[in-house]
Order: sequence, then structure tokens, then C-alpha cells
Amino acid sequence: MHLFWEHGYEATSLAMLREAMGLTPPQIYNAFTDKETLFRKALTRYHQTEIGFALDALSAPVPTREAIRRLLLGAAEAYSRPGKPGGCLFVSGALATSPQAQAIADELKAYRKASEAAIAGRLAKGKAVGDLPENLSVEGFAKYLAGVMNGMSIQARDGASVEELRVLAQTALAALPAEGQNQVASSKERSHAGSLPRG
Amino acid sequence: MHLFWEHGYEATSLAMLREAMGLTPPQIYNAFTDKETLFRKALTRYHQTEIGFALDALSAPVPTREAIRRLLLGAAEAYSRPGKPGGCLFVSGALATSPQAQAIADELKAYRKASEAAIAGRLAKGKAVGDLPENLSVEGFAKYLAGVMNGMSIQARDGASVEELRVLAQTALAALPAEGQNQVASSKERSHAGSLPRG
DNA sequence: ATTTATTCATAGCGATCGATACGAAACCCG
DNA sequence: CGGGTTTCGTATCGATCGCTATGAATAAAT
Repeated sequence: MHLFWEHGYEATSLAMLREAMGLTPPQIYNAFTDKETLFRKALTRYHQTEIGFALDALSAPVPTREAIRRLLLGAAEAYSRPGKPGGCLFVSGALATSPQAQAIADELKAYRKASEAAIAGRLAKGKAVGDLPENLSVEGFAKYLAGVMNGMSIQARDGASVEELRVLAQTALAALPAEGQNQVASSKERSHAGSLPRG
Repeated sequence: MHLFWEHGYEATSLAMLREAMGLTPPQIYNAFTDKETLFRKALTRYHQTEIGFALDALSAPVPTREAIRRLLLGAAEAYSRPGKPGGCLFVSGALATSPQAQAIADELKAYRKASEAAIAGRLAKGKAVGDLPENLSVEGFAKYLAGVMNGMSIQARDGASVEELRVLAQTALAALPAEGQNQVASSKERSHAGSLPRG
């Protein structure tokens, strides 16, 4: 998992996996069928062990803003854990691939889309309970938050520290509209329907 | 350039380049020395022809907020041009590589760092002329903006449209503190030094 | 104890990688 | 028309890719 995380699917050779796992080629293929299956198992393991913070944050019984705060700060930590590759496997695993690995790239894209959809779901819930203004675009804001997390993944891979990622997360949080009625009050002076509250 | 942009450095084979350019292998090596040199030439060409919007935005004689707005909206267009690969070559070109291509990955990382430094430079200038509050961290905010652009690159690669990227850019702009003195006024009620104006 | 069955590491499979040696065609000059 | 030079495409180089056949070594069974 660490090798795929660090080097991506295609750039991780079976020789590297063999040495890291201390297994012979037939043992690997007996246990994991082939390289693609092994990668998919690494994906599910990554999903279970490394990014539980996301589901925790989105399902916690807290106000929407606090949930998003936990999501972004959780990402700051998860993307810069000492002893682990920087960034997110779902981003680094197969961003640009050869045509032969298109299926892998599509699968990772599906993971990213699912994350964005989960965020959108939480935002919709927040909108329903009045945590977010009526005129806010749930899909647009989810795409912003997912984009920020993807960007944090790149920054982490470029060596950003936990503190730097936390500052980034907090800065991103500033784009979140304030709660409830004090937001709807001055809706007339805004021309872009909530996407530029202070334009 | 398009092939490297779409598939990245390592996943783009000479066979693909050969077919795309209509050249025989010796012609390619006679013209570009080797694959790595060819990629570097593609990088400089990309820098010259595809992302001039960035330098334009950062060097335009406009207020800081407008400069940042042009930067992000320019990225929204540049990352989703019809007929061109989605995202930014500096991000997609070599995010996760094999150890053999580490030099390429480092070079792209340097490009990204340079972009962030250019943003920081513009922010520092904006702070000097009073466009930005005194307590704003130039480096931190530059890292946020660079991160947002990197995230937009991922979103573009995942199929986001120009409009969606524009909304993302405008949302990100909402994190930019308002201008001048009305920002320093309520500095006491903020605990995180400008990174969470509305926390 | 001897034979059978099964595990397992070495060695190598075909394909493809980036890069190049070599022979044929074309061109220029006499 | 012929000789010398240069250009250029084919065919192939060694290395590595993901993957597997095969023979040795071990375990199980009679």
C-alpha cells in the first residue's frame, strides 16, 4: 500500500513489491491474483485504515461548519503523517496513466467522486437543518471542498508540514458562509448567489 | 506536449510520440536528444503557450483581490480548454513516478513551488500597499491559493466544466479577506490571526 | 523406508520499454 | 553516367515489465 501510495500504480513494479513484502513472485500471484487485484486490495485497506477521519467528520452529530472543519483538519493530518507517503492515495495512485491502466484511473476517479458526493450529502443535510443559507449551491460548494482536499494532497506531496496544511484548511474554511439568518439578511447586495459573499 | 499532458511523463511511450509526430525514432532522437529532453521542451512550451494567464494576472496593475480573481478564473479556463487535456501539466505530468524518474518529478515540483512563490510575491506587494490586512500570513495564503489551483487541476481532470471550475474559483475567493481598514477593525474577536475571519 | 503428493523458488516466458546500429536510397559533384 | 557522401527508415539492441512453467525440496502416506 505504501509503495502504491508513494509511486502510483504503474510506477510500482512487482520487483519493488516483491522486495517490500519478502515474497517470491508465485507467492504474490497466489495470494493476490495479479497486480491490479493487489492494487485494489491496497485501495480498500487504505480506505479502511487511513481515511476514516472523513466518514467520522461527515457523520458526527455536530453543526455543519464543525463537520467541515473536522474534515479539512483531518485531511491535513492524514496527508502528512510521519512515516507515510505524503498526500492521498486516491489522488497520487493513478492521476495520469497509460491507456492500459485506464480502468485503474477510472476507479480512483470514482473514489474521488464518491468523496465529493459524501461531502455534498452532508452539506445538503446542513442546508436542511438551517446550518447553511438557502441560496448556497451544495454541489458547487462540495466541489470546492473536494478540490481543496485534492489540492492539500498535492501540497502535502510537495512537502507541506502538518501545520502548513492546517493553516491551508483553516483558510479554506473562511469561504464557508456564516450560519443561518444573518446570511439571508443582506442577500440583495450579493450578485453571485452566495458564491462571492464579499465580492 | 498534449500526450505528456494527458498521460504524464512515464506513461507516454515513444511509440505514442512517434505516431503523434509522424517521425521515425532516429528523427526524434536527432531532434530532441532523448525522452527527458523532449519532455522538458514540452514543459517550456506549455509554460509559454498555456499558462500565460498566471503571469498576466499577477503582474496586472489592478488591486490584489482583482489580481487573485483573474488568477483563479484564468486557471478555470486554462484547465478545461476544449480539445486540450484537463488540468495542469505541472500537476499531471509526474505526480507519482518510479525512482528512475525522480528528477522529472522534482522539476515539476519546482515549477509548482515557483508558482506558489509568484503568488506569495504578489500578496506581499498587496500587503505593502494596504490591499491586505497586516496580520495575514502571505506564505500561508499563497499556499492556500496554490493548493486551490492544484485542486482545480484535479477537478478538471475528473471532468469538471469551465462553469464548475469558475464557481470553485469564486468560492475560493470568498476566503480572501476584505480590503484595508475594515479588516483590522475587528481583529480582537478573531483568535486565529486572520485565517478564520468568521470562525 | 519408500513412494506419492504438494509446496515453492529459480529461471525464463512474451511483450514492451527507451535508444541505436546498419543497410538502402537519395543527393551532390565530377 | 558514375563515385562518394550523406540522409534516413528498418530492424533490433539490452533492460525491464507483468507473469508463469518447471524442477528441486519438503511433507504426507502407505
